[in-house]
Amino acid sequence: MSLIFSRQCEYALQAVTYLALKPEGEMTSIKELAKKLGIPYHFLGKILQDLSYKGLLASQKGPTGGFRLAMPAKDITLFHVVEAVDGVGFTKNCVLGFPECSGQNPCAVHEKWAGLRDGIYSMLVSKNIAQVAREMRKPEYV
Amino acid sequence: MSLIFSRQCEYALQAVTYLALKPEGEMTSIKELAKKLGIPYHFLGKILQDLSYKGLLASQKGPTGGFRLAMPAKDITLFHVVEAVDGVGFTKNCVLGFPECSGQNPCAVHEKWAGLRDGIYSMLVSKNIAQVAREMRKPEYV
DNA sequence: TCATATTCAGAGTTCTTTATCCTAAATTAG
DNA sequence: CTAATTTAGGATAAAGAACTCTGAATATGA
Repeated sequence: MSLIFSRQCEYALQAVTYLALKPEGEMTSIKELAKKLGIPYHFLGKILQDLSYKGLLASQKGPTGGFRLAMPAKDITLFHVVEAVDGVGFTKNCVLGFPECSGQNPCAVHEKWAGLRDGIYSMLVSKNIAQVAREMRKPEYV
Repeated sequence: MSLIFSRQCEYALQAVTYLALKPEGEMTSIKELAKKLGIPYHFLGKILQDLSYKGLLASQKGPTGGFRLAMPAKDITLFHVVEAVDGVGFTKNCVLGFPECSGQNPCAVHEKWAGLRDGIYSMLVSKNIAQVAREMRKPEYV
């Protein structure tokens, strides 16, 4: 099996979205995130740590500590998160894995994939986390 | 990093395409495939073995033995290969990994992704290996 | 102030995927 | 029938992804 994005990346997207539903600046603990989102506690900790390092989140230790978005949710796109966690490999490589495939020497689906790839890219760039969070909101989610 | 398809799947696609360039029925050894495609020999052996088990290839032991397509190249689509190796998970799951995401309760990119996903699917279904091989052919390739 | 509970930080472990190795079984050619 | 060649298939190793455990930092209340 192969997912489009890694599990880490999916968890990161879910966590960032959850944080976007909180009042701006409020700290949320790994514990709460892990419980509400159903993500393994320690694994999520590592992911959030990484997102802090990359500058998307801010963290604080100790009681009352936790994580928050490092900037307004409307300024973070889905692409920012994907880029930080998985990188942008999917925008570059031949979808079929042909090493020789390029614009000069395209594989049979080169052009078709270019269109779809751009579609995925603009899907990720055009949605910010505030929008995602707003549309995702439902009673059970928070 | 996360590729769309697994490396196994990419190797399988390349091998099947290579076989499609051979006269129908001719056997090709793992050795030749591995060398020409630059794929690890033993790993490729296992992949081809698996493709035989799945019915896409036929194999024969002994000198003059090797692998060949089990049916005409025009009857094998890219999707057949992907399905055999990676399965069809990408057609089902939420691209952002939200567990609650569904038609009833769509995530922010649910509809957009549905369109792109269908695009990928039809890209894979509409190209058969004969076409892929024909368009891929170039002096160095075989 | 200081003990303590709570939280993140980072090293460590497990599991899956990728890749390698080795022996057996089949088949062809001489 | 023997030797050479090729796939079959299990066992192992290395790399990377997923997950866990322990320790350092810090706020809070006695």
